[in-house]
Amino acid sequence: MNNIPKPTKTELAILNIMWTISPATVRQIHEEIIKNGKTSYTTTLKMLQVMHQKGLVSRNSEQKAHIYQPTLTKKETQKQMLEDLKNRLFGGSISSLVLQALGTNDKTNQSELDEIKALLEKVEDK
Amino acid sequence: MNNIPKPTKTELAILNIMWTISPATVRQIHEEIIKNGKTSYTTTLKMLQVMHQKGLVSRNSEQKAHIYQPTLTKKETQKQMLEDLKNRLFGGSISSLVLQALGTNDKTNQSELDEIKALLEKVEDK
DNA sequence: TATGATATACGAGGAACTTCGTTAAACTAT
DNA sequence: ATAGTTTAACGAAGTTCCTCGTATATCATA
Repeated sequence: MNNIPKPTKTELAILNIMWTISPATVRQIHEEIIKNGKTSYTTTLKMLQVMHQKGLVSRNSEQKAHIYQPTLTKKETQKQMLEDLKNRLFGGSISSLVLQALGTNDKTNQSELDEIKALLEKVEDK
Repeated sequence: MNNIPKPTKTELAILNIMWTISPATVRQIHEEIIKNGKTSYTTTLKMLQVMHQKGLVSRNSEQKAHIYQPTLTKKETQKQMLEDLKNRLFGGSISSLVLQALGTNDKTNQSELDEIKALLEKVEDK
């Protein structure tokens, strides 16, 4: 199969780091990870090996220290996980999700609101 | 601790059913579950027992057949899980999440868009 | 070449999740 | 009362997830 699974909680934390510093070695990724909490180097290594096995990351093993990189962009993953949440908790309705998200929130700033409004216009034009 | 954990994938599927038919017995919930796929009655029972233990559902055991009910409303759970996704994948920014959600989507209908716009106005007034 | 440093690979263990079979209790109807 | 049905309780097994220790390979350098 060639389907990339949804990342788990820990995998997502690692992907978040990789989206900022990859391509990177295990060592580099691990240095970032231990900035918030202890983990063994081999734990990070194992996670990346499993993620590679699952297709979540690709790697270049020409050098001794392999170079890892996420398979999907952050945006693609956001899309995938929003889609998943939409289907599992919002009856497949994106607008229902958006309404809930906006209603929930108290401190969205004006420029962000403007962005949303602009995008709404664009969506409406179709 | 009195904190209700995030429901797992299977737990969420059960909650979705309960939000439509609860309060309900295990039997009633199980009848709904087996409409899409096989599961043993005792599996459903065990899931509900575990969910009760976690605080995800409450129950009334006065009768032989206990009556179960979700602890949180669907809306509260949606809020909680959006919050979680926001923090884990959107850097804590709701507007970033909303933008991604709207941008991703191709077939939001007009009345839904109107709802979103109305809510935007309301949010803006604060 | 030998020593130390750094890397990968691998497997084992514990925790959480899911499934189901077995047992016992409570209820129903003959 | 007894037999059959329905229910709850419980534990065990299989799976995935996460963590880490040990073994092994590669590289630099004294």
